[in-house]
Formats: sequence, C-alpha cells, structure tokens
Amino acid sequence: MSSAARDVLLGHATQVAPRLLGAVVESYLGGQRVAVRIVETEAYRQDDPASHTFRGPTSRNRVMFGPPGHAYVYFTYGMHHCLNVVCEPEGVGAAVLLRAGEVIEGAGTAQARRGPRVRTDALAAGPARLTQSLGIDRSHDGLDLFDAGSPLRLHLGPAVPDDGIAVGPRVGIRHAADKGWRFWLTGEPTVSRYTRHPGAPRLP
DNA sequence: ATGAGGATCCTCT
DNA sequence: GAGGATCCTCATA
Repeated sequence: MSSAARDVLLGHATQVAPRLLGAVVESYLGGQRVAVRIVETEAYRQDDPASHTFRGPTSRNRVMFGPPGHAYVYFTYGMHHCLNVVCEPEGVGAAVLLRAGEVIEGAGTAQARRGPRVRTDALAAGPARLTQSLGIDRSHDGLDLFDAGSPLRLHLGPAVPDDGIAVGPRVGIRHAADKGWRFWLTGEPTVSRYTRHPGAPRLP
C-alpha cells in the first residue's frame, strides 16, 4: 500500500469513512471485472456498541483487528454479505462499511448477478446489493485490498470537499443510533434508502 | 447444546 | 409500511 493510502487508513474510522467516498472498488472475482464507485459509508470501531468488535476479538471479526487495508466480509440475515475496509492501526478493531455505490464497469455482469429486473441505479445501492454486484462472499474475508495481485482492490481518489458530503445516523442498528457516523455524497441516485431501525431513537 | 438476533432485501399492500 | 426469507455467530447454560 502507498504511504498516502496508509496515512488515510490509519486515521480514526470516522475520518476514514468520508474519505472513502468517491473511491473505486475493483473486482475480478469469478473471472469478471466489475468496478463500483463508492457513494455511502459508515464508521465502526471498537468502543462502539454497534460494532462487531465491541466485545473483543472472535473468529468472525478477527480481520477487523488486523492491519488496515484488508477486506472484512461478514454474513448476515441468513443470506447477505457486507464488505468493510479495515482501518486504524493493527490491534484496533475498526472498519468502514461500504454501504452503496455506482457500478461504473461491468454493468452487464452486475446485472446478471443481481437479476434482470433490477434498475441500473439499484445495482449497488445497499451494502448487500454492492457485494452481490461485485461477487463477494465470506471466502473473500481478509483479502488485501491494496495488493496489486488481489482479485479485489480499492483505489482511493482525491478527498471530496466537505460541502459535497452529508452526515447522518447509521442504518439498521439498535445501539448508538444517535451518532452521525454515516456519510454519503449529496445528489447521488445510488445512495441506499434510509431505513431507521424500529428500536432506534430519533436524532435530536 | 441451545436459542435469539442480526451493519438486509424483496414483495406485497 | 409490514412481513418473510434463512443461517451464522455469540452468549448462556
């Protein structure tokens, strides 16, 4: 990984999350090339009741405690996978969930994976939709996103100016739903639909 | 060994 | 806006 990328990823998860907006995830999984430009992210870290690492290392979350720049992929709701970029120094359990993006390469492959009726804007407009378009599952947990030989890579772009970024509460969680740890690019049609968890308190 | 719940999505009303 | 799909992971015992 370049020293510039390293500097970005070593930061606090809430700094890294907005910095990943506009970055491109490139997948060669399944022998097909699909690239997605990220438009929505969420920060998760160890001192955070909503994070998988809140109760310490387990076999599932161990890569979140590893070096930054690797993929943390988890399985949820009995059928969905979600992709995170591990951040902060090794030993700290922190990552950024990639919640939504725009398919910019391999739309035909993404469409085939998602189904023929899915609208173009919706191909990767959600964390599980994004992994499905990219062909990601639990077997890809731990991949180095900054290794030139990896079938799954992350390309950082320039930082987006603050006035192009919106901030709000994270989606689908019970705990710490008041924190503004979700970030998205304003005016993007591929941002996921916001569905507040039934048990979550409202923003002040 | 067991049970509850989950960083979601789709379909239908 | 509600409900079901579907199974892994973790906590408790």
